[in-house]
Amino acid sequence: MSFTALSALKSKQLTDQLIDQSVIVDPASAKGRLLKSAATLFKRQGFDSTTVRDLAKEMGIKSGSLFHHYQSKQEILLNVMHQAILLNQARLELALSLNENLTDKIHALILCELQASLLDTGAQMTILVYEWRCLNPENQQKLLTLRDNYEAVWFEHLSQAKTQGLVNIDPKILRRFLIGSISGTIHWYQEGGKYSTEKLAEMMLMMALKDA
Amino acid sequence: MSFTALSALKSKQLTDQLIDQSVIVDPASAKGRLLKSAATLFKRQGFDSTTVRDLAKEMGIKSGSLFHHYQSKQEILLNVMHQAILLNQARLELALSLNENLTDKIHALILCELQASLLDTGAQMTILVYEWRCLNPENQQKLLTLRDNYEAVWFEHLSQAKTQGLVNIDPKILRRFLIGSISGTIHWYQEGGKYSTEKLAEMMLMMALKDA
Amino acid sequence: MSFTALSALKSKQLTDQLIDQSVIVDPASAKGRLLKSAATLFKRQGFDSTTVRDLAKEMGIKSGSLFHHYQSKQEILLNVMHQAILLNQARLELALSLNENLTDKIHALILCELQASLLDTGAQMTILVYEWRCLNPENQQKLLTLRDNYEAVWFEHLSQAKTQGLVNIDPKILRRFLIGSISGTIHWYQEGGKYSTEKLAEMMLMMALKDA
Amino acid sequence: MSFTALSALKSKQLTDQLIDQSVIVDPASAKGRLLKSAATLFKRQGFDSTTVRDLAKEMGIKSGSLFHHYQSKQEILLNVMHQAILLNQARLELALSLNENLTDKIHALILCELQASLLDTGAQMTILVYEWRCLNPENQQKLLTLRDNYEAVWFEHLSQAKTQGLVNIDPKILRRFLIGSISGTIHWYQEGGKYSTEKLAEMMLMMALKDA
DNA sequence: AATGAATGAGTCTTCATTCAT
DNA sequence: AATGAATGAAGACTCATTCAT
Repeated sequence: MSFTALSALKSKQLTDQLIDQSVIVDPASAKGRLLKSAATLFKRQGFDSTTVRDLAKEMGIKSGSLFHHYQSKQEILLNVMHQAILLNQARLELALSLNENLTDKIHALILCELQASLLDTGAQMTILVYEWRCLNPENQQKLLTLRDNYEAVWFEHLSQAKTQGLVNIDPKILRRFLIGSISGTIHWYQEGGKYSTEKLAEMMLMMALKDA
Repeated sequence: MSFTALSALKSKQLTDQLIDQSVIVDPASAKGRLLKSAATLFKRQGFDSTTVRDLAKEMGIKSGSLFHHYQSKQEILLNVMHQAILLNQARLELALSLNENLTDKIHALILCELQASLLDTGAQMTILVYEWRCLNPENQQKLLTLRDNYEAVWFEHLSQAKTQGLVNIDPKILRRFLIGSISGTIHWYQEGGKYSTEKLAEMMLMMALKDA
Repeated sequence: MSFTALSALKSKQLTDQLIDQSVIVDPASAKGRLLKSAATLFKRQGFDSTTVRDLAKEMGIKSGSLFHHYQSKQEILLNVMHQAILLNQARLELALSLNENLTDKIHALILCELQASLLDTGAQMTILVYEWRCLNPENQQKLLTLRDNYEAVWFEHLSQAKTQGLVNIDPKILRRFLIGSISGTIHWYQEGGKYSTEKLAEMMLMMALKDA
Repeated sequence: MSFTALSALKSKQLTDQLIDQSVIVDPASAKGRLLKSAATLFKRQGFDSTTVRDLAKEMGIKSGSLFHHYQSKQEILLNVMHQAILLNQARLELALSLNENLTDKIHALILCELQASLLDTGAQMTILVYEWRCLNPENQQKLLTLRDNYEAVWFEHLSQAKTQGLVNIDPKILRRFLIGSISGTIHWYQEGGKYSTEKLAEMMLMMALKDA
């Protein structure tokens, strides 16, 4: 993947644009800051172990005040996940548009999701995996279409890779293995450690594709 | 992997032997049944969302009675994890002894852990991954040596594979990717679905090794 | 009771006159509309179950804004009750002035209070009965004189009826029975149902007086 | 009504018999005492204004312990009402069996319900009237059949009275007026005051029947 | 071993009220 | 006048744990 493509993902322009378009909640607003804090805490402690008092304290308000912004803790979770998908999908599309080669594109997919899991961006994709069962069925339904759209992008590219002989197993299963590998990183990844997210993405690409 | 090796893993002999040696708690005893029930519930609902009343009901006793067997819910979790490691390690060693070829051995490693995650054996390895943070630091320490022993086996084999050119990335990282892929299966694996645990293990082997 | 008397009770003239004299709050003003809404909600849901947000929503404003009109929810209750007594007393006096015969006068008393309980007039007398204990002692004291004046009118007429042999029990007790019967109607009266308020008043009169 | 009939209603035998038959909860048991306390508090303060802490304090336990006996405050209300109907219905049937004359029977009906409203018996019928809307729809449904049975007894007797010319208005409406009169007594009745429940019942009978 | 009752600290949530803008 | 954000005290309910029986 080119240096240009990599750095584009980090630019603030992207986020700003999404805010302008009201795709995501303005991270500077009270609601936005709450979502960011919640994402961080849910990732660190899990949804169940994060109390509304924790959330409130993180924002410097009292717990009752939270409910001025969201009707319930559950609604906060829903929004955290919603934002995560939206933000990551936007990053993904940008990344894809900046790469031509299929291998590079898959590399980009991996990197995007990895960073969305590990970096403190508010787009904590791991929450989607680990806290999914904390979402009530009604809310799960609401997110399912969005998740499906997102997964469709992965499937499309891994299928092409299969056709081209870059992949030798069922692409659906490969994707599931990769979800596990990626989300699992939060249990051991350390910022400033031996491997950067970029390096990890590269290694994961090597595992996923036959001759990467 | 040979048919003999596969079926040996399923034999009851192994478990019986471990009980005789008092390595693991007799699954027929009250304590043993509790551990099994707990493993099932912790896997299904998570540790935090499993109440001590849930555990008691599963055993057909009242919640207060649980504390005659274990001093706290935390202690139950500790023992569930402990048993999981012990049981799985024993299965692992048996599996390794039944295979000669390095590729077969790695295949066996994967299959063992996959089954320990997906099958209702009481050796629910996924709990180690997903509920690790529910273990208090003191108890984490107690299990760490055991986990290290277990991981050493994996590292040894993946390192050999690296040397032989079967693996092209850092074995430590590969192992972590595999932990993620394996434990992630609980989110989507369905018994009686398209792929069996054996088939999944095969596919994971193909992903992990260059020419498997 | 004559047709003239009946329809006079429904005329808007009466209310207008009271507003002009500043006896009651102008129902077109913000304060007046709030009182009307509050009366409706308190009757329907009870004082405790009506939130200040409910009241605000009914008026199309935000809850904080309510406190520009009244200092507290308690004060709103006080005023709702106050208005109810004033309005009903005025209607009562009019009704009495339009009837000569004692039986007709008692009929009028009953009809007035029944309509004040059942119709959506802002003079919800039932609130006086059912929400009285929600009024703090201080405010109860404030209304007591007013209530006593109002009750004096009833007592006077029922006493006369006793003297004339139309009533055969202690007039004070009869009045209390009637309060119960009248306020109880809100639990079952349905507008447009089998019996009109006029018909119900007639039946109640028959129960109260020996040969009505 | 005869003296025998009156005193039979007060005997403890009746209650004991019901307990033996498990028709009602034993008032000496924890559950029974809770129900009694709850009935008293709900009557005095209303359901909404009675906190679970109030209930617990009345029983000398901590609030959390309440939920060992009943799953929710709502369930307590349901049971209080249920007991009230059962107890009162039993008293009613006894009273009816002890009186021959129609007038006496109606007198007995009134007295029973009046005492069930005013005396501290655990059969607080007024709660049925005043707190009915606090019962959720599901629970309302559960009690409806029971209430209907109970009301059928009243209807039967008042209808007979109508046929005999003792009553000159629709018996259904008369019953509703009487419910109001009876339940309304809690707002003003004072034990040891001028009138006893027996005296009040007599007066109410005089109001209800033409020549009582 | 087992039970049932009790505990107490904790959970999310509600709501009347305040106040700067 | 009106708003939106915030407060804090209170609400019902949960749950691991204890303990007398």
